Amino acid sequence: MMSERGYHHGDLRNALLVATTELVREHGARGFSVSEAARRVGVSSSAPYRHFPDRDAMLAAAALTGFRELEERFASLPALKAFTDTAAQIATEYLRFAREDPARFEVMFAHGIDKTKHQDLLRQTFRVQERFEATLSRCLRSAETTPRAAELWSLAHGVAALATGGNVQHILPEARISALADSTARAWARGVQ
Amino acid sequence: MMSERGYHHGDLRNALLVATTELVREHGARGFSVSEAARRVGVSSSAPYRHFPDRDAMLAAAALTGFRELEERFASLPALKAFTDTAAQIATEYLRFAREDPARFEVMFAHGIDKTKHQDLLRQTFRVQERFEATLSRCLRSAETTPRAAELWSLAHGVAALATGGNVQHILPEARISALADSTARAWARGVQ
DNA sequence: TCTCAATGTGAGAGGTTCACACATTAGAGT
DNA sequence: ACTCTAATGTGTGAACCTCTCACATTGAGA
Repeated sequence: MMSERGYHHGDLRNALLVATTELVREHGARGFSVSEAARRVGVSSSAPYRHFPDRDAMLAAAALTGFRELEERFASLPALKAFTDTAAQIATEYLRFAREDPARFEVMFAHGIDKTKHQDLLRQTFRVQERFEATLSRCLRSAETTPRAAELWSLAHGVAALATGGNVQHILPEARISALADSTARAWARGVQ
Repeated sequence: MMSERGYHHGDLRNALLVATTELVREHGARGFSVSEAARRVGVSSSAPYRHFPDRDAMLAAAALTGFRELEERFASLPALKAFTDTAAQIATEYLRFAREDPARFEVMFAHGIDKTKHQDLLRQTFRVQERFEATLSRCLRSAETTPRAAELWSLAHGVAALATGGNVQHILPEARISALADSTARAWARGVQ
């Protein structure tokens, strides 16, 4: 053991973070274990506790990178003129994000991790909401962008949560699910204006 | 031990179900354990396995009663004439339900339990969707009630999931959160018609 | 060069899920 | 009334898990 590496890993925290997101993707949040992550990067099972206080902190860290990635993706979305198109674009992108890694998406919003205990997570969710607001404010004729952004977020989140949870697959055909985000967002946007 | 009870419990499956929902409410899905449920009803830690194949099955059973309760609540909602009012009513009731027992609500939609493995759960979610459809069809001028019901469900679910997950509490004041379901549903309903 | 704070290890306490052999008993058939 | 069998509960134990603590190692600064 410890060949190729020496006693100290050098970048253990980061390696564990990668292993955590991989494991979550492969076996779900419940399938993830600190031991397994440690095994995967080749350290003892107690080494991770030098970098994370407990198991939940590792999941929270994985969730945090998820929120950062989500923010980036919205930031790099092309600007559209029409309000309805923008709403549909956001909801669709949100759904796409969730479906690419459903397990991590669930971890990001899991009730299990106490968001008041992980302030960085809370701040990052706030930044995502801000991004929604900024995007909407470019084409929304209303002073109340904050609650409107929350509405759109809720709507997009609902579609994504139900779709990744396998709750609509038996109600709508696969082709319709991708369209669900679009049509829900458009109806909402029409009603807002 | 086993005083007041005799060797056989008599109604163990049901007692375990009650204990499960209580534990989930108190300590969350992750806090629940088969051992603890067994301890609470006063049987050995392997007794539950006579009634449920594994831990997940106990959670699935708790989720099932949740879905049944949800269906009942929608069934006993007073009928309204206006479409927008009906949509708002459904979304608001959905949010109320979620907030009464957030942990069980999360279990009902947890990715962890494989819905294809628990067919009864799947059937019951389908019945909830049917209930949505039936209610909507009474006041919706459209042939496409199935996708519309799915849209409303998504929307309501999103509000409930974000609210119970503590994601909007730091964006909107508590008073506004109760109104979030209402306003989102109304905007959507206006856009649909 | 020396030292010490940060980082990794090994052992272990206490918890968990679940399988398996065994004990008990309700109730169906006679 | 009497058996016997299937259903239900028990106890033990293997294989995991989280997290703690004393100890080993080493990179980087004084």
